[in-house]
Amino acid sequence: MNIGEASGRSGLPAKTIRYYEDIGLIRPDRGGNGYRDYGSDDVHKLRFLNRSRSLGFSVDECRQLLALYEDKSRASADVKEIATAKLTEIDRKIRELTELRRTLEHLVHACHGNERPDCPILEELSEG
Amino acid sequence: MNIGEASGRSGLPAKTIRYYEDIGLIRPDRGGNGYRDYGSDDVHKLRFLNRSRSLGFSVDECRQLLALYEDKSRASADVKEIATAKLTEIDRKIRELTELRRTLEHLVHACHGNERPDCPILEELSEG
DNA sequence: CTTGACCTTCCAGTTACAGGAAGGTTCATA
DNA sequence: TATGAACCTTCCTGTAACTGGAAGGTCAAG
Repeated sequence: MNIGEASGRSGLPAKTIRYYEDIGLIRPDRGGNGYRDYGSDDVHKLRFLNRSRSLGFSVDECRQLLALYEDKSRASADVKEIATAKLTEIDRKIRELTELRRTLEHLVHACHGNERPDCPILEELSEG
Repeated sequence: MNIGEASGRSGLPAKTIRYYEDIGLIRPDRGGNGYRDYGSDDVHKLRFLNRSRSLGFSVDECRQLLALYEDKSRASADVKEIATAKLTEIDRKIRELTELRRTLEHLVHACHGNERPDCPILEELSEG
């Protein structure tokens, strides 16, 4: 498929997809006309990149995560080590998001009148 | 306190803290020597910024979130609307992180031998 | 009163894109 | 067959959110 369809299916702008190719994250085929040609596995990777980037992982971390699945020569112990480190980080992110969620919900419910209450919720916010 | 201590307490590099001042996110006092002087509420905000940035919110979104607590003149309905939108986004992030977590854990447990198995886990990864 | 660890501003570089120009390709329609 | 819209290409510039480093002022300890 062309880059437009890959964009539509992955949710990433075509610009970003080309950029990811520039920095070596994906390697689509090329048709005779010079157009990029993406397979469904490419789309899977792009969707994955879209998600993990939006969750605060750097492009380099995404590269590591992708490598967990792609680098056939990597020994299992390495994979486990990296994956385990990422798991710890993911758990932290989930915890922090949950706290942030709780705090925001508190605010939403606290504001029942027409005026914002003067509650010092920032403390709660930053206690993580 | 000086910027070094604020950095230590918030987890943000001093460079970043100065940058956040440049773009108007925080307004520390200045001592007679020209040094920035941070209070504990500043540290709270900085910790909050550190967290929400690492969770994939843009600086502008962080600004909105901070404004929910700072803008005393804002009507409650507005606060609710913004906060509710953020809640939806946070829920999505939590869902996606949970899926990513599950997939990574799967990989860790699947790799019991010395060689990485050739499992096409990418599909699972990108189904969110 | 100097030394080292702070702090300041300023300027340049990096990452991860986004916008837009200039031009080639494809495909439906006149 | 032609022409126009909607694709695609590369290239170059701009932006966001930092990061590093230079050049120099401040402060507390010995």
